[in-house]
Amino acid sequence: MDEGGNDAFETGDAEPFDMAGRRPITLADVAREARVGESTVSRVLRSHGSFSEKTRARVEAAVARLGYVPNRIAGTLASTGSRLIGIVIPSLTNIVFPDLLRGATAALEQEGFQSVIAVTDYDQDREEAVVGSLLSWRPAGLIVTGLEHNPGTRRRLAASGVRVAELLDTDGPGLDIVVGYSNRAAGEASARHLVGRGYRRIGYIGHDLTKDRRAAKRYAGFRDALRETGLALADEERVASPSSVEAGRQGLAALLARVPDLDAAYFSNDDMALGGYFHCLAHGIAVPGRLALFGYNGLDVGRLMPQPLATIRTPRVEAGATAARLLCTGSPATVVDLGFELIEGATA
Amino acid sequence: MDEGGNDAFETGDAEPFDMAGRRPITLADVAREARVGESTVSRVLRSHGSFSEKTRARVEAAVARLGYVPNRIAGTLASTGSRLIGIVIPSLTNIVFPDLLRGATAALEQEGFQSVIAVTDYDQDREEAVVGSLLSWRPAGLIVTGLEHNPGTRRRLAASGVRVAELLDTDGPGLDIVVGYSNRAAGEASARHLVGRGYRRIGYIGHDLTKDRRAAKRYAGFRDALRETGLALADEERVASPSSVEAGRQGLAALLARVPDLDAAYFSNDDMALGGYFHCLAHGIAVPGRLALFGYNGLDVGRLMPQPLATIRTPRVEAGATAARLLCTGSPATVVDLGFELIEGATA
DNA sequence: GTCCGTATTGGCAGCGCTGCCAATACGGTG
DNA sequence: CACCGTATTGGCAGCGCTGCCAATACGGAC
Repeated sequence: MDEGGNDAFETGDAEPFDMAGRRPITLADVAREARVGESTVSRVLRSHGSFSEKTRARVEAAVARLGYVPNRIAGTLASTGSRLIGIVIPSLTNIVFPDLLRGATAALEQEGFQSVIAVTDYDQDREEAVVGSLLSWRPAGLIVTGLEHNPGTRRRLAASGVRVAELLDTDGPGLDIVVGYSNRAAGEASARHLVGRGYRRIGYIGHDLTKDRRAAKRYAGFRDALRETGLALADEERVASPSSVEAGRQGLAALLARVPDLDAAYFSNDDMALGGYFHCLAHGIAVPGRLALFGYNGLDVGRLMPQPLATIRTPRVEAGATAARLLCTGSPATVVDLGFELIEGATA
Repeated sequence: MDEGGNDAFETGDAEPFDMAGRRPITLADVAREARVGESTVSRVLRSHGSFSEKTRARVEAAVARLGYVPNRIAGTLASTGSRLIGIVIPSLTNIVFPDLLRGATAALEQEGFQSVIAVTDYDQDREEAVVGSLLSWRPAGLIVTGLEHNPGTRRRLAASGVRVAELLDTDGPGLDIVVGYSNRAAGEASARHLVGRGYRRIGYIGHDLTKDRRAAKRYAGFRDALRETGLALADEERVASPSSVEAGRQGLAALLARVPDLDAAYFSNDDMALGGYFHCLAHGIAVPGRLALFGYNGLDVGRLMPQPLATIRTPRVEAGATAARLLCTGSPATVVDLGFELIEGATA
């Protein structure tokens, strides 16, 4: 009666069967098989509370025999907190966010947590929607990108009482935990570096800054620092598309068409800068003799170009890992500035 | 009595309060607030079953007033299936997997599913562990990469009865749903293309093929197709590290040091090929006059190089989206070969 | 006004697990 | 041998929601 058959016409009124006609194995099955109580099985499986060595062996044998897989859905509902962390990133196209994920998932796994991810496409309304969706899983914490969120998102976050870590930006007030670096300062450092090297006719090539707020902060920092030295941006080109190698290549081409005597180009990130470098290679523009290039992010690819790209290396993986760890360990609200590193390279 | 206070010393024996001293709002609260039954609230929130317009308005008003967020953990436990799909990928470093994720999460979101991701670092034992971990969330389906899994993984997958989609490879028997393309055929096509162009002293630069089984299949296809034309690989260089621009650059350097008269280099993917291209640029090696380069994946960056990279474009985003859709809609087991496209480029 | 079919609605038993608490077993002690 | 403190163990009430089913309301048709 217990082991029935795979009879598809089974009409018993209580037993739920899966598609293959098997009843899912539950903790109660394991308890029966091991001839111990349910709570004993639960304790053994979580190594929590006390039990004898003999019992542990019995339970583990039963688990193996039945091929039991604990149901964390039930476990989470019964206990208070889940072992889930929600991660909200704007994009998967730009390698910086997978980097962030990489750091976070590695740290999370170590702490026994699982990550649920959601992508916003740099849209704050979509961010609000995915935050709501993630909150319905009652996560132990949420990792979001940046400090800018619309009021609805803030309200939901606050109402949920869930711990939040905001990443990759420290220029502004945070909600709870903040891990990142100053984009504004990065922009400023870039400007000072170029000016220090003697460049004077400096242009900017960026992407859609209304959506990418961190890029906008770098731009602002760059422009302001330039102004402080008495210079102004010679010109700028904003490509409407998201940042990409292609956007950088086309953006630089457009900018040079307007301002042929530019002596340096500041890109909103390394992908764009790589595109600019390709444009220079293709058109015989000497780098940095005729035109200097400066990026942002410190991607590997920049380091391996024939002339290493001048850029700013950001600790993205570390930011993800740090945030994950703080969230898992229940750290108090804090701001962690991981800083950045200016890489002189050879293109500026 | 109902609205109590935020009294931290509340000693009532039943009410669970969160860190902020608030009792989480449940569906029962909403029902009380809207003066309807719990099941009515449930029906309205899921737009499932019938209810009057008046009731919908009442419920929605109550939800808004209380700021209620449904608890999907409880919902999933009570109903049969979850709206979670587990995604297992080998790495987040190589952009192809974020691409896959991108396709999958976009399609999943459209169907009202959420994704839980896990990374294996190309390690089959870790794959087994993360599959077990994902299964404990009782996902509606699992997306895994490739067709090779160790016996433990296969056993768990089979025992769980969960639908599985295997991605990016069609060279071999699948477990259930398979979406991808033939890596072997891609390798063959690459070899035939290079031979057709007149190259004869062809070398291979790859990474760790014991871990990346799909790269190994391309390599095998390439080598076999070469042999069929009466040629043999002039030499090959296997870098021990994972694939990267750096590995490609160093690998080509090492190979050319051994075989200076190579006339074409086949790389295990575009990242490696880009590294090789950079080596050529840095050392004044004319491409393709002196050395032809061929990659795999069809990354954007290859298209934008001064000379577009000869490569094979793979539909990674589409594969993720297709798999997600098939899983969500409960498609029967099937193999979907999305094919690939050879891009002639200018480097070969 | 009566009767019946359909549209709405509420009650309540679980889903599988954990947390609490009482029950029992074990190992000395006096 | 009775007694006590500690180590193990089992029972069972929920966690918040959904699914089932019975109860009620509504809207004509007769």
